[in-house]
Amino acid sequence: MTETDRARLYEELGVVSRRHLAAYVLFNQAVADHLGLHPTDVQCLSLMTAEPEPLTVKQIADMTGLTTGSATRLVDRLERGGYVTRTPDRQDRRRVLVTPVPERVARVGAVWDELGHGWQAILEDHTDAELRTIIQHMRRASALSHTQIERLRTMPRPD
Amino acid sequence: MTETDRARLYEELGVVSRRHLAAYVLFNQAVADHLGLHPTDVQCLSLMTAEPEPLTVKQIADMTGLTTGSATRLVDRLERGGYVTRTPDRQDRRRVLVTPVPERVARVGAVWDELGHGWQAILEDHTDAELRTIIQHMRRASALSHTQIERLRTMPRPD
DNA sequence: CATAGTTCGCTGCGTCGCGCAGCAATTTTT
DNA sequence: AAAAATTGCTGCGCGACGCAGCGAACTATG
Repeated sequence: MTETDRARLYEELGVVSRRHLAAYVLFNQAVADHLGLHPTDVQCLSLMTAEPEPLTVKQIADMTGLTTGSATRLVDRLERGGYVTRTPDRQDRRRVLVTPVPERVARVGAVWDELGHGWQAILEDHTDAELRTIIQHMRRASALSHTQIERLRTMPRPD
Repeated sequence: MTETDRARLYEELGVVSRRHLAAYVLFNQAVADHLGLHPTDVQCLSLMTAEPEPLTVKQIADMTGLTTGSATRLVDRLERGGYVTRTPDRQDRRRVLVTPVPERVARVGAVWDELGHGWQAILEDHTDAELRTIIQHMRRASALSHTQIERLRTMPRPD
């Protein structure tokens, strides 16, 4: 019965995904507690370091799902903590570029890196092809999420 | 240079993972907005439906990372919204069992299911072996997260 | 059986992140 | 040049959350 096996795999992946995401949320929370800042802040730093160039406040707002007002406050906290610096954008003087402070962000990275050791062990057990499979799946899942988010926003709310 | 290719894969997976998780957070937020409740509530329902048996308030607190007090309020909100019911536990009369209300939770599930259509498309492109690879990876990543969370909690805070 | 210690869930209280609305400054459009 | 849109910032109020403490119930020790 490859049919039911297949269905079982789907069901399993669903459950595992939810637990996986929950585990990440908890981990993110733990990192935030450990560093004495907020989950949103850690999330923001995590996302910023995945981008090569400095971001504007508006871009940060979009990435985190916050309003521009809240994003301003978020950057305020990060700036006060010395994690980022504000720089006016010369091209568009309305904009403010937010640049991570490498040595400060490295402290956050350090926590991730210690997790990295365990990660290495996990990754090393995978072949290149398997890694590519995982990467591709996450990419597509992310893309799907964004599509669905758009759909939800343009849909009427039940009740 | 398989060496650098490998390193590139690691780097890539790291970036993709962060974006993947960010996408989930945004999606969770969008679902919450759409249903008129809070991200934490949606997260909780998502986790509850992954469990076969009713949970106690304490278990919910642990799963979500909240204090028992906040978990009580969380259950209050869910109960008021008709998503769950409280039932005293006969075995241990201190405990309160929280049971999801199927038809009400189905509304949340409906949103997930519509996402599910896109998910199907993604999943169908994978072989059984690939699915197992992904499942295994997420399992191990989750386990690692929990290990690291414990480590962080028993570690002194920097500064 | 009695009693101290632990666990569970609930409740005031204060904190603070967040959305909302409005604002000035700048850019873009017509 | 004027109108419209965009960007980032600031009061304001809401409400989720952690914290501390409570009573009830279970468990361990004598």
